[in-house]
Amino acid sequence: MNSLLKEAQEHISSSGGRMTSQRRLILEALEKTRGHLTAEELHQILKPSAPELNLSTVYRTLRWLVQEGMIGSRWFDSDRGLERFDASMVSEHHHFVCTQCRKVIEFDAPLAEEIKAQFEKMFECQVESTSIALTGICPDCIKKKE
Amino acid sequence: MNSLLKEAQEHISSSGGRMTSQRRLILEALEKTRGHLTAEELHQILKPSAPELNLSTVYRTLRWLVQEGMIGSRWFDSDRGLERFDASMVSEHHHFVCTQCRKVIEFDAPLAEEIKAQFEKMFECQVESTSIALTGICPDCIKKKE
DNA sequence: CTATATGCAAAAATTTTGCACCCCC
DNA sequence: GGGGGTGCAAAATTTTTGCATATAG
Repeated sequence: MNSLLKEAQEHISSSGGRMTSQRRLILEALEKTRGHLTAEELHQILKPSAPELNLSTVYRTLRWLVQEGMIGSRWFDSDRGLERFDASMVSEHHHFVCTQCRKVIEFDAPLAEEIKAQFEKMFECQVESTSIALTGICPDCIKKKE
Repeated sequence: MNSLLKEAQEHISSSGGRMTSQRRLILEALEKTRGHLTAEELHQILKPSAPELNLSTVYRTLRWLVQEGMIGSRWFDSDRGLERFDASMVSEHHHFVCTQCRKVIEFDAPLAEEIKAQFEKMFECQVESTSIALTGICPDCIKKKE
């Protein structure tokens, strides 16, 4: 398992950058949670262990990681323009967001390839990325409702 | 084809609301363009014919239309948290965004139903909405590159 | 008339940037 | 020691809100 931290180390050394304590904290948190966090949430999570860490540093680091292709970023329709960052760039994956508790479930969808291929043929486009976003109610919230 | 304007009229009369010139303009523009516009873009389009129209009125009207389910709103990963509004609520449809010229192509994907069903079974979720977002290069931009 | 919608300006919310200082290599 | 990174505060961007005024019904 190629750790994000290690990968970032390589990117940094090969570009004359520096590994700082802030970057290490952010990378570790991204790796540990594997969640879909906003910059603000990540900042809150890290505050206890690094009270001096600034939100703009969080943003700058996240933006850099996205640019380098080490993490992904997306906007779910369900939360009004809030950017969320996630560590799982491994394989193309898709998302389900629970409308009750906001939990995110990642999933694979081999059929997405087929949709992409059909679209490319039909519209003569060249597709670069495919992303499926589901919303609904997760098992926990279904149980709660009963 | 049930026009957006007519539909809005009904919503308004059944709730004691009022059809104003501003609303009419916004509805007509949404209907005519059928595009995926931001509030700002819509405002710019309407400015020539209605210089006094305020951006907050555009936002308020769009927000109301979304709430009433008469138009849709979404965030494309390709344009950083900008909300786009579209008139085509007719059937569930999906989106391709050209990374070069920003054009949006809507398309149907019957396979999406299957993906949804598979996900529901696999994760025991209750899916409410399914949305597929593709990015890539549109035919026009492919030609331009050659 | 009167309640609803608008315009305007100010606030909120999210993200970016400029700059002085700090600290990793 | 020097250049890249951070903290801080201020700006930029997008969207919402309060309030006085205008206007549809």
